[in-house]
Amino acid sequence: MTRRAGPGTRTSPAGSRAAQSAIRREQVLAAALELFCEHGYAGTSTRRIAEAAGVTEGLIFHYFATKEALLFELAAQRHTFAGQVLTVMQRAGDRSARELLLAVAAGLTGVSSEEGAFIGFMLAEAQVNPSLRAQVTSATAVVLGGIVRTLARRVEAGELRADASLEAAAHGFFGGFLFFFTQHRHLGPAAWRREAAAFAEAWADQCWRGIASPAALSAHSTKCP
Amino acid sequence: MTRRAGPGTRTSPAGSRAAQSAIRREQVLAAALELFCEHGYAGTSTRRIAEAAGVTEGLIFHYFATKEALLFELAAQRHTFAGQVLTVMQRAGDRSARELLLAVAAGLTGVSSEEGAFIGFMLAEAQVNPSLRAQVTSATAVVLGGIVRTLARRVEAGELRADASLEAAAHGFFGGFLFFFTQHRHLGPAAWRREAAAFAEAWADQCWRGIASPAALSAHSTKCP
Amino acid sequence: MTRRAGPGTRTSPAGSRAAQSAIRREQVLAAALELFCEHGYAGTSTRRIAEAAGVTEGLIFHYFATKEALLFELAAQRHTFAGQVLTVMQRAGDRSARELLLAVAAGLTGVSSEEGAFIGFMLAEAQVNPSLRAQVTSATAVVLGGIVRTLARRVEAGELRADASLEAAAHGFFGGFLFFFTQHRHLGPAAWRREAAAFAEAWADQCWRGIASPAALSAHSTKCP
Amino acid sequence: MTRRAGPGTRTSPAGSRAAQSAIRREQVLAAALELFCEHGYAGTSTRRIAEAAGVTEGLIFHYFATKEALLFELAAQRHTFAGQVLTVMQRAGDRSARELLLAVAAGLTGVSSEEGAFIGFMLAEAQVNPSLRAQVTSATAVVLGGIVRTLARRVEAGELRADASLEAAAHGFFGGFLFFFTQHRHLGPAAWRREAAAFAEAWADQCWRGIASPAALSAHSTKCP
DNA sequence: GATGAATGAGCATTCATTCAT
DNA sequence: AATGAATGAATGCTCATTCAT
Repeated sequence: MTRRAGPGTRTSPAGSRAAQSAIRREQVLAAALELFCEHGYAGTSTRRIAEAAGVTEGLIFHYFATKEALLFELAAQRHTFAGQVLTVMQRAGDRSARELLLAVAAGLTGVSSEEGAFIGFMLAEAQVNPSLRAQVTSATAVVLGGIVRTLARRVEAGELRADASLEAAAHGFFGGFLFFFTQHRHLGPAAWRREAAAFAEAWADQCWRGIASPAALSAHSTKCP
Repeated sequence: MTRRAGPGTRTSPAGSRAAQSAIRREQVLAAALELFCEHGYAGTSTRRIAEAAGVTEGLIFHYFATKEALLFELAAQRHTFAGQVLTVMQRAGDRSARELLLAVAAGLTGVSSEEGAFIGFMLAEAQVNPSLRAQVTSATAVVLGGIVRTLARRVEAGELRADASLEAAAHGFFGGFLFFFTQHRHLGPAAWRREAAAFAEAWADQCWRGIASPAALSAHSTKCP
Repeated sequence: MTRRAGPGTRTSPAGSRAAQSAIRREQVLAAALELFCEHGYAGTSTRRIAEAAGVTEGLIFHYFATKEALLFELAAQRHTFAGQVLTVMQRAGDRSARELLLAVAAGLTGVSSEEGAFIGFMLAEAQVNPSLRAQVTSATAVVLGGIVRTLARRVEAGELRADASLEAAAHGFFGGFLFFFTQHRHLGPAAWRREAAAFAEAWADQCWRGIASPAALSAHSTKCP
Repeated sequence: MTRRAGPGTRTSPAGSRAAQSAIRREQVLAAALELFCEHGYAGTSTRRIAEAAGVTEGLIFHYFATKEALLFELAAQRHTFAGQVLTVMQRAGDRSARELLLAVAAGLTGVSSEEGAFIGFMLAEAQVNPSLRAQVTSATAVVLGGIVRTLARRVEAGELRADASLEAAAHGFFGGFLFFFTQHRHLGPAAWRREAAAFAEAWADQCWRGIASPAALSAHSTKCP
């Protein structure tokens, strides 16, 4: 029986007891993240998490009150996807909607396939766990609301049609990415990056065309013949 | 001793033992469907299914070899969503892509929120269950492939741009609906119908504009000022 | 690993499947009773009960929803002690209080030391388990109330003093037996019977003298010089 | 390095580290006492004791080798009840048995309901824990023996009947109080004091009458008509 | 003296599944 | 066809205890 990361095993400089324990905690979270994504929440036992993290089961409950607390901490901690979108939105300034959507899409390309898998997992779990659903729904609302509000400013600028449903656009734009992620989450990193980049650009372009005003459309097509 | 539902077997009246048992079987499937959608596959015990179906637990295993067999049968049996899409596609004839997308969208509106919940469940479960994933992936591929092929014919007809990525379009179009479904699955029937109809129409319109040729676009706008 | 009482092992005439299962259920209860008395409720694991009953742990939960349900069923089922007292009381008729207390005492002598141990266990557990306490308290109230009411009739008959606290008498009479039981529960059957009989008679006599009227006392002493 | 509380050690002021640690130790004992009484020994985790005492779990094991050691120390330390009885007995002198029993009863009235709860707990726990049982049994034997021996002297004085079983009397007298305590341990302090005083007096009186000689009885009744 | 990370055995309970009836 | 007794492995979680710091 191999002892892994037992206390006192490491006298390395970086490792005060407190630091060591923080690392262990993180290892548990990381292991849980990976296993949850692969087998789902209910399909992952705390036993397996402990094994994967090289830790005893009891220690998991030393750090986290319940298995669900582990899930919630993961949900609260990992926001890369929504964060990407919001960051891009906040830096919007007076850029065109087209540039914005492309920027968001490009940002999402940077997201790894693991991140995609995590989003797929969260969305799936949210369907089944009411308190997680609340968390996910509100996060989604923030992102969609952000997109809608930013696009609304571009309607006034004449770039987008006044009669387009921006809610539908935001919903569909986002949903398209989400579906893409869940469908391609099992790709390797290289293939993922390639496919994701291609899809992201084409999809951002189409969504923009879907809501662009005739004037903006023709202006765009003369620039890119 | 294998029981076969051969033609001669059904001379007995409708209330016969055979018919009774078929009904029971169906009740089990229905109960499983509902519980799976609400609590997920792993979150639903065979005991709860039995209770909900008004049947003993043992009987479930008389009808289905394993709990997973129940899941697979559900996956194979209930295809309303994908079926809707395919049916519309097959009847496409020479209708315009715009009409087609709107028809698909309208078809999806007719789908109940329960159906939407079922799709959400299947997609979620597929992330976790490899054999289900295969089934779902191939079903999705058929639907998306059908959309792409049908749209491709309309490129030749000049209605759609030749440089548009139809794969991205199909993916996004479909994904938009899926995301909408998972986000609104907890709505009551009336609200669902209203919201779904509004979204479906707007979304079909936008997706069409995203890939329409300039000629088709201007032709459309002169018709609907 | 010796198979004990497995299904199908017994083709004995008395043993239909239903009867067999009732027996098994009873075995579980009996094992639980014994272990609870020896190690307390919290100190007895369902594992040990299963082993002692020659049954798998799962089966216990097939019969009883929870470990606590086992406890409650035991509490509801085994009432020999209180039952003895009440039966004697109900048959009271117009017997003297002295005869009554002696009859109660004699009845309690018939109670085995196991029964005494069970009472000790219940009283102990009731201190710690609120719902069990409610049950025990109400059972005790019934018994004490019965004693008080029966004695009250003998006050009117002049056998007992009008100024004696019958509540205190009933409480103390009963409590004396209870304490005796808990103190002697580890005796063997023979020694138990001897000690119990001696104590019961002496104690009933003293309690009677404690509340008897002077007239009854002198009448008694002339009869038994 | 063994720390000894030798006389020279205590020259430090009252707030010294040593004093501090003694206080902490006492807090742990107090917390354990209260929790044990409420939830039983097995039903109280060291974690809860630590929380209630405002101390880390580890510290408990710094002071006490095991959880059981905590229990034993409590058993050895708190003897108010038995102490009361013995003190009264030792000061007996040539007082009458009647006065003695009333004094004992009065002494027990002074005992708080917490003390009553503690006795109930100890008696309950003794049924389950052999080494505690030994301790409790011998303590009980001392008290009961003390009562018996004191009463025996009053038999010679003619106050008590020669043919009365003093063992049964002592047992029952004590048991009556014990049962009263366990039945009323959940009363508030005021109600407790009232109820306890009433019961104690009535019970002591009855027990005395149960074993008093005819002469003493009539002498008593002429004094208190 | 005091902390709290860490352990490993144990807990009550749930589960899908089998099988005799 | 249908029951429900029975299994045995697994589950999330708690426990008393140890020990390096």
